[in-house]
Amino acid sequence: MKSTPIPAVQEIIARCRMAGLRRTKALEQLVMTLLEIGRPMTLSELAASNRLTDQCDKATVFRLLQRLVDHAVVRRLGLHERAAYFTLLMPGKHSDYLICTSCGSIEAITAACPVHQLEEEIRVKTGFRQLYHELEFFGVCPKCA
Amino acid sequence: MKSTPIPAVQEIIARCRMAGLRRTKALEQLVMTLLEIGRPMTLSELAASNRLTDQCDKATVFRLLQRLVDHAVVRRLGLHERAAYFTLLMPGKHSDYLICTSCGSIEAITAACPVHQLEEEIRVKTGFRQLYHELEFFGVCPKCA
DNA sequence: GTAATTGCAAATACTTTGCCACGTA
DNA sequence: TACGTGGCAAAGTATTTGCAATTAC
Repeated sequence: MKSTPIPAVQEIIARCRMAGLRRTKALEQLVMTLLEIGRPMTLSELAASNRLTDQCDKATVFRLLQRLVDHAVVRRLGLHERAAYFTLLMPGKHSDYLICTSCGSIEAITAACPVHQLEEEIRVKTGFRQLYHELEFFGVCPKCA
Repeated sequence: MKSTPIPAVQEIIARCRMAGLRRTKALEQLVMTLLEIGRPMTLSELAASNRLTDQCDKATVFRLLQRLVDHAVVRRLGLHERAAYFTLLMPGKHSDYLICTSCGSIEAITAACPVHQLEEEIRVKTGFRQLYHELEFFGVCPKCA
């Protein structure tokens, strides 16, 4: 599941470059971190990660994430915590999440997402553009129960 | 769709009373407001609503919502904005939402939710307790496009 | 060289708590 | 009366912006 991250990093950065972003240290480190950890992360987590600490300011990470969201390289998720979560947007991949309301653990769900048909219906019926969805399951995990 | 709210208000307050809450002005006004508006609202919206303005402090609304969430009368939703949203939890009813990322409008989706089977599978496979889900569709509404 | 990007510091936004007064049961 | 609840003010946490310095192209 966890293939060598380097090619993926290069591919994502290539997408950024085509979107007009510059190849900066912060960009590389941010993408590597998100790929390596493999789950949505908060701004604080990202800025505090050992790759980024002392390498760039939280404001920098914030603005970088903002640009990446604008260019659909990253998606901002709600996930219920007070802080927003960010995850890499991989073309053709979609994740739903299972979240423990007690310990806050976040797990991506691999099962096929049953929502695509409804999403298509909504697209047609409502005329919404750039439609996507977020599906989260909340509950108390076995450890916490 | 919008039946006389009074009976529903009484019913919800009865549930609160059974949970040990006192029947206060703030509780009544809060429940009436949420019922009347009929969509998730933020703490600020609630505290600023004409029913509650000058009637009680934002901190009061905050703590009241907290109690209502604890007693499963209200649910706190993410919905992607910086502020949390709150909605009445009606037994047997479930809503998914369609949200415009441009103007922020929120609309409940009436179509049957296609997620229940997956939810059941997850409950069995993972052993999570008190499982529920949140499904949101995001996009740009026709007005904003 | 030029425009994008960064760091630092300060400003916002929203939430949460302390403490004492008040009202419901 | 007693304990849940309310108001006010202050603190906490997360986000967002201004501006001058720096860096990628």
